[in-house]
Amino acid sequence: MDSKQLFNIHKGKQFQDAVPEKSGHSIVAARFLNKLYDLSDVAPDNGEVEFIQINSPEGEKILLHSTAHLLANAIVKLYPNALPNTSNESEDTFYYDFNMKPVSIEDFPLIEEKMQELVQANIPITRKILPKNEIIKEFSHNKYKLDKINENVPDGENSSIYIQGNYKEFCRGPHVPSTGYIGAFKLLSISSTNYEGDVNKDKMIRIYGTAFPDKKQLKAFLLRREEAIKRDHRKIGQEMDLFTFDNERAPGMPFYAPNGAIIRNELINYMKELNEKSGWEEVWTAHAFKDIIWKQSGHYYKYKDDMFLFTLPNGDNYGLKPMNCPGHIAIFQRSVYSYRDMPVKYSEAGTVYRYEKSGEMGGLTRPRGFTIDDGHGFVREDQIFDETISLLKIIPSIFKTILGTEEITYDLSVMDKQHPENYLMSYECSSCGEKFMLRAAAQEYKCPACGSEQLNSDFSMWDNATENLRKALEELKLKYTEYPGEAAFYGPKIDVHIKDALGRLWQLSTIQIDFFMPANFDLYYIDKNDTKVRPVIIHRAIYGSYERFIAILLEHFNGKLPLWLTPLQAYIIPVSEAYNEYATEINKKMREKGIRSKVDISDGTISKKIKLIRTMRPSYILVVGEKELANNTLSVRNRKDKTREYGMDEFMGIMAEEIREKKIDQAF
RNA sequence: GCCGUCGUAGCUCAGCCUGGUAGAGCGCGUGCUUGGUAAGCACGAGGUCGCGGGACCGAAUCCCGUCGGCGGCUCCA
Repeated sequence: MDSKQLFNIHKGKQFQDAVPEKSGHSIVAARFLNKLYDLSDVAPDNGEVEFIQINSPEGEKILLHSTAHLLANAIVKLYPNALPNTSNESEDTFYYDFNMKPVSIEDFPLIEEKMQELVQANIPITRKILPKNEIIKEFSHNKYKLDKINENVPDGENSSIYIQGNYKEFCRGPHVPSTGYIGAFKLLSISSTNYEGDVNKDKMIRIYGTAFPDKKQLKAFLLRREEAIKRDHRKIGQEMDLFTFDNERAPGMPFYAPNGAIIRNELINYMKELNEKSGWEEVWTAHAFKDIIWKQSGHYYKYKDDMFLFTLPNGDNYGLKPMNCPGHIAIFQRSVYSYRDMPVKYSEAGTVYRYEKSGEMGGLTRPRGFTIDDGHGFVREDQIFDETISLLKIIPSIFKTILGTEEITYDLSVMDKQHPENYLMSYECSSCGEKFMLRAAAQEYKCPACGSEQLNSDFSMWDNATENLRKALEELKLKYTEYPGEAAFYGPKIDVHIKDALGRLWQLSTIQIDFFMPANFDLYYIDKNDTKVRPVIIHRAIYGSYERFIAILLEHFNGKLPLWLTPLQAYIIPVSEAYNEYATEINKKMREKGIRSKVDISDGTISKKIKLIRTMRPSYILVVGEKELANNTLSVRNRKDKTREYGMDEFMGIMAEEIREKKIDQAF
């Protein structure tokens, strides 16, 4: 059935009455005049109704939501002191937060059994409209629900509760008609959280689960999830001998083995090429600075607990750099610049160190030491737009070239104007006319010159920067979503997020406009009137960090990287000892040409050698024997397990082209 | 940091619930096989069962503490 098919319904009739016969459990809700309804609801007017199918995206959300309620119903029956808080649905999963003692996943079968009982009973899920005061009575035992009711229902008005047997829930719906609609579900994991995400508020436990119309879809989901876990970059990294972590001597700090260093260096070299083409100059900065620079930059006051700080025997206080910008600023400060010199753009593969908490660290996606392709452009305000345009052309080309991603979407994070005090911005004193910058949430709200508190906010710098970013995205017709409140305190920003194998979003590229550092470090250039003018800093990272980018690469390709990146480009196997010499000679020739190849002259069958080298994910496996020796050819096997015979020079030419063009797909 | 979960041979994992004997595959070593594309055959070595403490005649197994990995929360320049 076409889910967009419409059916006539008359005012006062239940939507259920208009459902086509023999729909079974495939229809779970109705959309009428752009609003979703339970099937048991009555139509408020004559018109056409669209039915929501359980397998549609909206149907899946409704199913997950109803299963979350089913879980809550089971929980309060099994653990009478548990207080449900709220639930949430994402793609394929839901969670529900409870105030209760933690349970073990060993208790999941018991909970699932109770849920299954409720499904088997096919309990109707009904909606009841009540006045606010009666809803409050219903939930008087649960302060979390009372909060939600008071937040969402104006005094004197009505709202809805849902009833599942004797379990009641404050909810707007819609829901599946009865528990029998829930074909298959499974509890996935548990963790702790706090009420309203605030660590100072009540502890909650969060139970995750999933639900599907039938067991087949549930099984497929669990399989996908299992396969995704196998594509973990840490697992691939171990198999390919790329990197390791030494948690005794340097927790959270990756160590690159030769193979991993190859990938990293290829990415660094590619970034250097791009920098040269787009006017970014390579620089290098120290790793440890006296704490005065961190105090001047503001990192010390905001991130002191997350920095590696230490004191020398002579009493000097130092910190390892958590960011590269102060170092680049120090380079900028070594000279005086004319407006004609702008923009001045520095880039560095700069390693930074952050004391991430133990639960926050995670492989290469979030280590304690990582290297950013960190660029800082010192620009005139009128140059923000062009520089942003330039960067927004580089970013997608990188994703297309390396990952083959045709289109990426951007997050534009802007100021929350309801709370300007959270941001560094300009003010003008009403009393003396002084202009200055201030972050009201962290500094005294007064004029630094005369002490007056009558200050006028000046949003123009923020508005100008935000508008430049927005215009740049629109000029290039890039897809973006705006996020009020997500800006950095010092300026608006554009981010690119990419999913890892588990579907988690990680920030890679970023472009950030910074008014704060130029002010803090008193940076300036000289304009045509011989006047000092404050520049703006554009922070930019294209990969984000090498570590995180490598992690995404490994999971994206399951380790089978494009030829230019792959550590083992060719693996040579002789069919018997008699051809060891020939194979060794081929290896020599290839290495002389810069191809990363190896020869396997160990004992063992061809089949065994091919099978075992798979975990290294070589691009090509070359088998040579009598035939190849006679014809000066190679028997080439690619990653799709196809084999083809090539002349030696011909194939080395093919590889050279594949490397030079940074091709993602193989030659055949 | 908080909740859950896990830690056993070089690697991947059984064994733990219900205490008594430490196992499998791969890898590694030796011998044989000398071969044509997803692991040839035989034999062998290899273990502080993360660490510390405890109840017990006795602990890989039960209890407590602790270190670390993973998932989630929190935080993210």
